[in-house]
Amino acid sequence: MIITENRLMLKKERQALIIKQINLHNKVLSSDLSIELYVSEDTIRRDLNELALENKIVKVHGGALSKSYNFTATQAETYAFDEKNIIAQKTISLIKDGMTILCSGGTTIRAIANQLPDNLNVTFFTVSPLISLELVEHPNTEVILLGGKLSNSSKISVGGEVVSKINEIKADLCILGINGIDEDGISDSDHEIVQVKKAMIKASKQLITPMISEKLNSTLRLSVCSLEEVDFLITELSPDHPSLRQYASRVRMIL
Amino acid sequence: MIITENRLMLKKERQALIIKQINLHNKVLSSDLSIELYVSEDTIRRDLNELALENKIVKVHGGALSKSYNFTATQAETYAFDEKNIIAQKTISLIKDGMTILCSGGTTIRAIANQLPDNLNVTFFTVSPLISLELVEHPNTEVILLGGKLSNSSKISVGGEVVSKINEIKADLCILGINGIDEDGISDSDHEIVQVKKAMIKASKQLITPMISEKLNSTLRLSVCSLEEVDFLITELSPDHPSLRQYASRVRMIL
DNA sequence: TCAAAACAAGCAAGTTCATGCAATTATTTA
DNA sequence: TAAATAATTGCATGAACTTGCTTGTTTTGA
Repeated sequence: MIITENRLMLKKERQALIIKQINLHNKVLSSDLSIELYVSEDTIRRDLNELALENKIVKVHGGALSKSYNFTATQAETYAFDEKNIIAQKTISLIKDGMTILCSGGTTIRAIANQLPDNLNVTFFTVSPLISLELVEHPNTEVILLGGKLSNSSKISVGGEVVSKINEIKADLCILGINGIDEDGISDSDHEIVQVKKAMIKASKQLITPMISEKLNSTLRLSVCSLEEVDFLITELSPDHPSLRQYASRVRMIL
Repeated sequence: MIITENRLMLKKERQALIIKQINLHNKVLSSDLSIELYVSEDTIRRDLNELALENKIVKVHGGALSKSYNFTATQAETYAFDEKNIIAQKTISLIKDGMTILCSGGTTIRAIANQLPDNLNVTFFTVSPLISLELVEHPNTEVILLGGKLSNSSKISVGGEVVSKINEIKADLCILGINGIDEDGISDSDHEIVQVKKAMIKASKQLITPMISEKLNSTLRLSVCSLEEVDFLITELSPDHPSLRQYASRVRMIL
């Protein structure tokens, strides 16, 4: 019986080799590693699971991929699809013929734009090219695109010109996608975006903030507005859901 | 013994390659992928369905399309795809680092925006939200979206404000999608769009008109500019192609 | 309208996986 | 050092996943 050196390999050592293989080839198969490293596939699988738990690799059926192989960016779009449709329906119920509406970007707002009934006769102002394209598909809506420097991260127009343009508008509703909300109000992480959002709120009679419930109680660095400024807080949850209790007395209405 | 690497491909890996193919060509056929990836068409179909469910691609009969094709008429989009890519490459060869570029909308322009090399360091002004989104994916480009009333038909910003905004710009290149060209020059059918295009031409040092050759010798009601104003006429054809002969002496250069 | 292509659904074979368990190996403690 | 404890590993089991094939239906384009 021949006992190879590899038999004496330590677990950590083996995992380091696996990482090396993944960095080299961008992928590994459990079956290959099992042969190369003289251990059972079970052991390899356990290794891969551990490494995936440490966020060092991406485990997939049959092996693992390098993290860079991951393309989660677009996945955000699908994320919470059903919830966003519930939110969209609630929001749409607030929109009446003849209104002028200011709206931001984001996947939740996009779901709203997408599901808008075709017979609605409204004027939309938006800083998001993506939302503008979604809105313009509806025959009876007028869409005014607010131009400016396009933010790489958020894909909306930002900058002084947008803000001053928004200041000239008098809108009935502001439909604002949000990233963080807690007892201190709505918050966001990007300064330029905050400037735009503040201007949008100021330019509108009523503020609607549709959001996925998981955004509740999350705080970001920069404040956008207080809870008292929110007229309609919309989530996919029932208005009397416990998670919403703390907001009930602060915002005008929860839908 | 010809066992290709592909035989041992992981499902996720295969799906990543499919996405890559779609991003590259904007469309894929199940039958092609089946051959390229050494799996049955059923498997490809299942992959495409999964990816479509995740909203990463748009599944169509026979294959799949890039996601962003959602917005406009998909038939027109795929139309003459290869030709448009040839045109895109020719146009891109004229773009140099540091340039300021004004560009319109249209599927040909979109092919250009899509294929732009990532290392180009240029500033784009555009009236098309769709093009702006395509451009902003390139890390080294600055994108300024020109806002205004969004035209239902052409999906670009139109109106007095856009025109006066364009008048403030000094651009090196104007990349103009066109709908009609004959001996009398470039023409278009929509008055508002003509206003915008005229302003774009005036604001730029050089005018590039990329077009599918089938647009040659078609006339629309409204004149945009004369042939003499065109610096580069770009088609998918070789510059000495007979169809282009009548234009050779009128425009500055044919590519 | 009709034939070819694409499709969905279900099935079966072959993998891959998670789990519990036992055997082995490493580490700690007395 | 020896015993106790902990960690690691391989194996067995049944479940879950993946894939190609078959069948019958739908879509497409001539």
